[in-house]
Amino acid sequence: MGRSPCCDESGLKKGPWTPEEDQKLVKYIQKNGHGSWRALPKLAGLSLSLSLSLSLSLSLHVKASSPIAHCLNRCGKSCRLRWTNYLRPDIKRGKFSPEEEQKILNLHSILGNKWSAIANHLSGRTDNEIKNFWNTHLKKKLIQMGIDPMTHRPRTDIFSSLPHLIALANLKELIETHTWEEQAMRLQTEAAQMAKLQYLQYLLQPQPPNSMAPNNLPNNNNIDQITYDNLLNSLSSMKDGQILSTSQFGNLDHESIPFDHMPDLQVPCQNQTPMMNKDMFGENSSPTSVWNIPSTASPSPPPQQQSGTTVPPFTETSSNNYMGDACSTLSYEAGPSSFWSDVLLEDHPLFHEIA
DNA sequence: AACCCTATCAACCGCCAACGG
DNA sequence: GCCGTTGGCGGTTGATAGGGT
Repeated sequence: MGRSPCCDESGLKKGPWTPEEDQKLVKYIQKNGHGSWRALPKLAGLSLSLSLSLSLSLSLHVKASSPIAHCLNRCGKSCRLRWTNYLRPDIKRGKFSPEEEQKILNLHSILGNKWSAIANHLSGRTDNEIKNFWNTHLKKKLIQMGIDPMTHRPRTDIFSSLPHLIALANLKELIETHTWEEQAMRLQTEAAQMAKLQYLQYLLQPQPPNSMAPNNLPNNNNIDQITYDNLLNSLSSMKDGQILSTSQFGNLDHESIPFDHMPDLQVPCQNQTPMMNKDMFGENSSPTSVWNIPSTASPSPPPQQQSGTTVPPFTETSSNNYMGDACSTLSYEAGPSSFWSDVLLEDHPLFHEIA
């Protein structure tokens, strides 16, 4: 359906709310409830002007006859947001406690980015607040701990661990044997390599089934043959000061690049957000996510079949995967968002509630 | 003091599902 | 069943505060 026209109307105020606007909104909702958000802005302004007028016993007629001048000049959507995220009396403000933090982590591992669902389990916290807290604190924390914030699993892919490996393997040598100029050059080279590898991985992200793929490449990727070859050649030729030799990736061919799980790369990644929902475990299970793992790469630990659950096992499939005919893939269809959390959260009441 | 960078979070945007005429 | 309206949701943006240089 089309968008609501309410926010398209010109002349409506945007941006931070003033105390006066807050006051209007709170007074109206406390007295009347919100009812229709769309109608609320005008009603709220009118209601306040009426009550003020009555209390002053002045100019009732003038104010009531020109409600537009006194209405809340905001769209209903903005009013709703202000109320639910800020003005609602039951909102708990301030820092998240460690208990809340742990709860959010657990819930996120089960529910994914279902912020409103998570908020339902934390009284006094709004979905917006939790979302912000996740994005600014918890996500970074998990990444620093080497845990993929989307899957809640340890990040085992080579791309995520490369910086650490590089640092560990070369720190001593860098410090002892190179001048600062040499080190700067070296870091530049590494940065360029990493950028290209990340770009290559992005290009290898799957595309919608109707997109064209070059002949010798995995189906449905963002890349054309020339770009692909150039990138590989470019990477292979970076011998000087090389830390990331292509041999470390098994010749860096497209069969061995572990291009799963790259949340740090800020590109659209449609099918890498495995969300668990009720249907995934029930009879209405639908394959809302598929994890494709090249057979020649080390797969992530497969989800263990837990007793009493109906977690779908890994299955081998040859259709509609990254490799096309090049290799078969292991697809974990419609599974839980996190193997890791399956283990940790099996006894969580919410887990069974959902399952 | 001035500037820059980063973190934070309120608010907005756009999509979607539910609902009602 | 169709279509417009509405509320809700998740992703993103941008203003601002705070710390560092």
